[in-house]
Amino acid sequence: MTTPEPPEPEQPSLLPELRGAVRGAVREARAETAAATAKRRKEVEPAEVDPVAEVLVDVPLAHLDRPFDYLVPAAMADTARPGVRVKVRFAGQDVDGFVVARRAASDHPRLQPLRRVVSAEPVLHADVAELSARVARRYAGARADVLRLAVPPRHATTEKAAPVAATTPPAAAGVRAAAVEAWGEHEHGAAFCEHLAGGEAVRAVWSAPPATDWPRLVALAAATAYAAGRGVLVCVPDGKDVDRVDAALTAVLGQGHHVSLRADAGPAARYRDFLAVSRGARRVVVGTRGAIWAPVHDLGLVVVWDDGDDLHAEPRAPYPHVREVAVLRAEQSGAAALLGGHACSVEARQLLAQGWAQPVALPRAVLRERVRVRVAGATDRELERDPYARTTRLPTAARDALRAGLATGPVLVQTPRSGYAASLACERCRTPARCTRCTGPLQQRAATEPPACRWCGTAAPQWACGTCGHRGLRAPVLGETRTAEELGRAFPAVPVRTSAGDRVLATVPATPALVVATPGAEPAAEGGYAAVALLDTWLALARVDLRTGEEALRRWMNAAALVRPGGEVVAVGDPAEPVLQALVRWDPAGYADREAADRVSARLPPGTRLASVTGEPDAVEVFLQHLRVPPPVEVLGPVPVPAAPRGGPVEEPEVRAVVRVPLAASRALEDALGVAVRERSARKLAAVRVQVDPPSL
DNA sequence: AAAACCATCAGT
DNA sequence: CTGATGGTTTTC
Repeated sequence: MTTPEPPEPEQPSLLPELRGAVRGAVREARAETAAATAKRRKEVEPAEVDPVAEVLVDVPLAHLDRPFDYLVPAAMADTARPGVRVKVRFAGQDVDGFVVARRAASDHPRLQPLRRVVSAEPVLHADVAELSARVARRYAGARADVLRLAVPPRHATTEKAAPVAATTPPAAAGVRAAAVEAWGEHEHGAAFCEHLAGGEAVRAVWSAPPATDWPRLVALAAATAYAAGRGVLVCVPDGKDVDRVDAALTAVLGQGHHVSLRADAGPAARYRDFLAVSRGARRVVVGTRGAIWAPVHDLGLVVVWDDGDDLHAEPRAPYPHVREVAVLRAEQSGAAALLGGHACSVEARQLLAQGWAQPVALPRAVLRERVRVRVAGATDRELERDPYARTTRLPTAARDALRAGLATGPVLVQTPRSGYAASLACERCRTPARCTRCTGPLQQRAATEPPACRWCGTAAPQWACGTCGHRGLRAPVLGETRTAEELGRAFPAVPVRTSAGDRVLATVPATPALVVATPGAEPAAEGGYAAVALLDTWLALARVDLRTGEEALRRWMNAAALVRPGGEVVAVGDPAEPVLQALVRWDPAGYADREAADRVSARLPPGTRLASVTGEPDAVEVFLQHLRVPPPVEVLGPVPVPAAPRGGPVEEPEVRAVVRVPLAASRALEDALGVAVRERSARKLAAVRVQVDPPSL
């Protein structure tokens, strides 16, 4: 630290003088001593130009969620530019922060000096800073939390390494022609590309047809905006999709024009790519959900692929959804937007209904030729009654489709669960088999292993039914391993490959093979699959959740879309099931519309804005008392939340309340939540978890 | 977690 | 009225 201060000669002589002064002198005396302190601090000479820095400090407290002014020492005059990381003294401790602006003066009387400019690299760009404020507001969260999602941790070595050289966009005319051609079979597809080429902020919801090279279409749209001199951001759900779009971008643009941002890359690679974008050396970005924050220069197009995938929902506070961030970002930046997917989320449909975006889709007649979907149903009574028979016995129609497909190429079999026997039940009385130690569900991992508990792992080779005493087990739910095993027996001499969980295949060759995969892990086949079978569709619909139907349709369509043009898709299930009917008609929009209508009548999002408040009973009650939302507002609950099956210390029982308003009043709800959250934080009241538009309830 | 602030009060 | 005290609010 600094050497001890020399004794101040001013103070002792100053005080008697003041004692004789007018009333209220105390205040002035304080002001004087403060001035003296400031004078002492003034040993750090302030910068000549704009000596005040506005700093966002990294503290998670909601009521401190605003910029604070600091004095810029002369030594930091050039480095403490907007966007750089700094260390500042805040409430007696050193905290991290970002400079967001420089100013000539401050309203605040006494300023602390910046302690240190961590790095002169501006990493928080003005538009991302602004976006972080909007997202924090939208989700009633702390801006510091949002910034942690938006700006990757610094990697000093990478920062000092040689910068990535900038590249120039390709000639506009060629790219534009290729894009218009490729998008031409979509209604409004060519027009969309023309708008992109003209640098306009056109917005589309794209129903991507099956048997389509969607990564190529995305890459061409991206290239069009890029060639028009703008930056592009593409967000996809997982690494497999990043690879596919990455390859398509390389094919369209060549090497070195874009970067891929992915969560599983190491910190160094991640920061290197971030810097390439931040410095403007790369202006086309594809990545998983974190990429939505990439500081792309002069952003002209934001693409979100398969926005219904729950991987787009950030699991860290304040739980922003990529689609919502993309909408806010496109609006803020005046960028074009493209929300695409084989299925259609209710939210995307709503953006169309509101006129925020325009539809881009294949004409129905063309679509019908692209794919043929059939339901192979419960033809005999046994199949209808017994789910086990449904899974073990492939209906004849499905078996025939697979056999026909295998004659010409690979076939895809989607099965909803991973593992071998994902759940077990008593053979005689059908009671689900449970662990005798912790009551967890039993499962079987492989043909040669005894059943074991899915929670605690205890093996149960001597299991006996607790209800009827019977010792036999049956498997009402089969995993992809067992399915692969059985299909291998049904189609001997055909290679069987599986893709699930942590062993996901990216692609398979065009040669005949049975490819068994769980939802989301389906590999793409070269040239497309000859046939696709969707097994156990009843299982995906058995979940009790708001989005069950929407999610099932999305998963089936994503698998079915991997078929080759004119290929065959067979779904095993009940032909009367509305979700399967939507699949047969390939009508994701119609299904989403019906779903949206249901949600409106049930007053659920996206027809309403809804927030859940979770915490200990007292805390939730106090929070709700402080929450001033103008009517019409409904408060549901609080109701007890089932305790998560977590080990460790005994947790207090939590409750959850739901607050909802009509969509038109969502701003009022956001404001009220913000006020209540800040008040709670300022008064150090017990914590509650506020989640705006939670993905499920 | 530390500093600043502010109301209160015993001692003039 | 002053300075001392202790709890509360603010945090630049």
